[in-house]
Amino acid sequence: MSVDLMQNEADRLERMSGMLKRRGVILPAFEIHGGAKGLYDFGPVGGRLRNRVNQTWINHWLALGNIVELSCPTVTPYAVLEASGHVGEFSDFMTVCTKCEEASRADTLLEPSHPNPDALSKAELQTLLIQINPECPNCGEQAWSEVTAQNLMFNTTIGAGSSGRPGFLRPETAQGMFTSFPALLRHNRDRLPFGAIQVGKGYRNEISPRQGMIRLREFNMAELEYFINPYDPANHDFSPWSSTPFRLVADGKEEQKMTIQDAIENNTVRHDTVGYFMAQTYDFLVKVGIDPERLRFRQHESDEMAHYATDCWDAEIHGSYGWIECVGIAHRGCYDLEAHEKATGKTLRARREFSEPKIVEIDGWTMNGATAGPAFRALAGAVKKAVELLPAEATFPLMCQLESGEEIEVLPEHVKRLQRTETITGEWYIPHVVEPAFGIDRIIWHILDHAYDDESKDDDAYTVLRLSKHVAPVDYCVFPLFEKDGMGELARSLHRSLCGKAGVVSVYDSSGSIGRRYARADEIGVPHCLTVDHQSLEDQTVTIRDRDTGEQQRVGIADLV
RNA sequence: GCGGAUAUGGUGAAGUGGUAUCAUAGGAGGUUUCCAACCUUUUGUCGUGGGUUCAACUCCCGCUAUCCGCACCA
Repeated sequence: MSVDLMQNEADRLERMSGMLKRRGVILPAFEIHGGAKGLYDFGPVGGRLRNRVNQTWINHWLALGNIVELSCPTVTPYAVLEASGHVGEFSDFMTVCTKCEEASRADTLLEPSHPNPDALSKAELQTLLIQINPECPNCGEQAWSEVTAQNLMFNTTIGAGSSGRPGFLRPETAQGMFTSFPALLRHNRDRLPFGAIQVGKGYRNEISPRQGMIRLREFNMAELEYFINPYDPANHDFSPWSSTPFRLVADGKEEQKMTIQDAIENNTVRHDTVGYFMAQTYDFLVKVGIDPERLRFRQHESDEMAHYATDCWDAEIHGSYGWIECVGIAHRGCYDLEAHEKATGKTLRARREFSEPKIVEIDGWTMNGATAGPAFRALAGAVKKAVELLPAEATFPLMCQLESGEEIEVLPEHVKRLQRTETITGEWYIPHVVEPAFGIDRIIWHILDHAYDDESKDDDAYTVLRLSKHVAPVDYCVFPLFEKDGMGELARSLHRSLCGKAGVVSVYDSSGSIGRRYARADEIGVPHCLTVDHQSLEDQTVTIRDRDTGEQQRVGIADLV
């Protein structure tokens, strides 16, 4: 890109940020107190926009038919996030150069000298740091402070005083959905696949939030956890996208264009549910106004993929900050449910029936509790275990070796022959999870970026926000041509009727020339303006103006309300 | 977290050691009116705390925030 173009782009970004602030779309939070880094307000226009994006997202996934919506707490006990791996993953062990005071990650410093320093504990890192004493990447000195843990999650205490338990503000919404798995399974009457969605706030105490809304300390996210049976074929219908070329950047390769079906068949996308959600994500993003020409999917390279994931694709959107990851679609395998199972001892499994029952012949020995119990007392349990391992042809008395290595004599009266046929019709398994996770703030930023147009209308600057009608914060502006002869009254009553309709937002505006009012409406992307004029008083019709074409038609008031 | 730059009406900008200018937007009143028209009027303790000074928006220091590098993060 030439220097001129970059300057144009920067100027446009500045004009756009100014407009977003002036019109109450996005503005720095707590500004009268000096502001707070990484925190933003959605203003009177933006709040509505955010809500419509969220609602469109919810509706998009509910349309799949097997999705339920949850709302889990943002305050989360320590144990939950410890089980999920966040306490470990979101902690960085930092050390500071005592000469130049540059902070570095201890594991990064030790990377040249250790195969996997990421996996080391704080104490191990400390020992190794002293042993190796690497050079400071900033000043070259070899003098490090003590290693300290820096956690990217917000700490808090749940409860007061001595009964308070440590907790965090959640760094993602997913864990609440995993810990609710038993309720979800019951709700879905034990049948997979099904999904749970949640939109809400997440918190990460980023060291350095940057680039406007791209990295925030409190952010809006929307996640779907889709639970599948890994033994079942998915049978997704890809026909709606049979002629849609997706821009795909596969693991370290150049960008290619292909249909999602082809990508799955040639194993570029390794799992068909991941591919299906990529296609659904594409539809959603286009619906809310993302330019499909500036949307691509990039596969995580094997070394950047989270350790549990088997395939992961990011939807990246191109805007003023370049290509930005806005959605992550990860196949998480059974990692999360298994982790919570291990930590709690609770079963987080679904049942699958075998296509053919397995017949198992049991022929062997077991302990006769009535005689062996008193004989072996404390050892009885170990004896039972050992006896059940013996083959059917064993004869007693027998010197039997216990697990502990101890030998003990087992007499015939201590044992019973066990012979039966068992039919096993199925098994309990840990469902796999495919998770599309959406960064709503980043998506909203790009919706605005793609919709913002201030270079139209002759040579004069004129701003139009070409928002999709699904997300436009205001549906109608109602204008009286004059505020006299009863036009004002008629316009107000039309405005109130529109506001009374479910889900419709109307704004009444009577100040300034009609052109100025159209301009104000265009700037925040109102799709339609309704103008009450002299003719309206006679025949109860108004003009309806289209934002993007400027064309007007007459419609009856009765048809609008 | 480190380095550099910046902070003036709602927005975008001038400017000066003696409480401030322009454009644009907003409110009120009026003329006019279907694509940012006109007139009158109004809207600011110049980011914040401290210092220097008779006097600080202006000079100096701290803080906070914003932007750009580096680092960090997804």
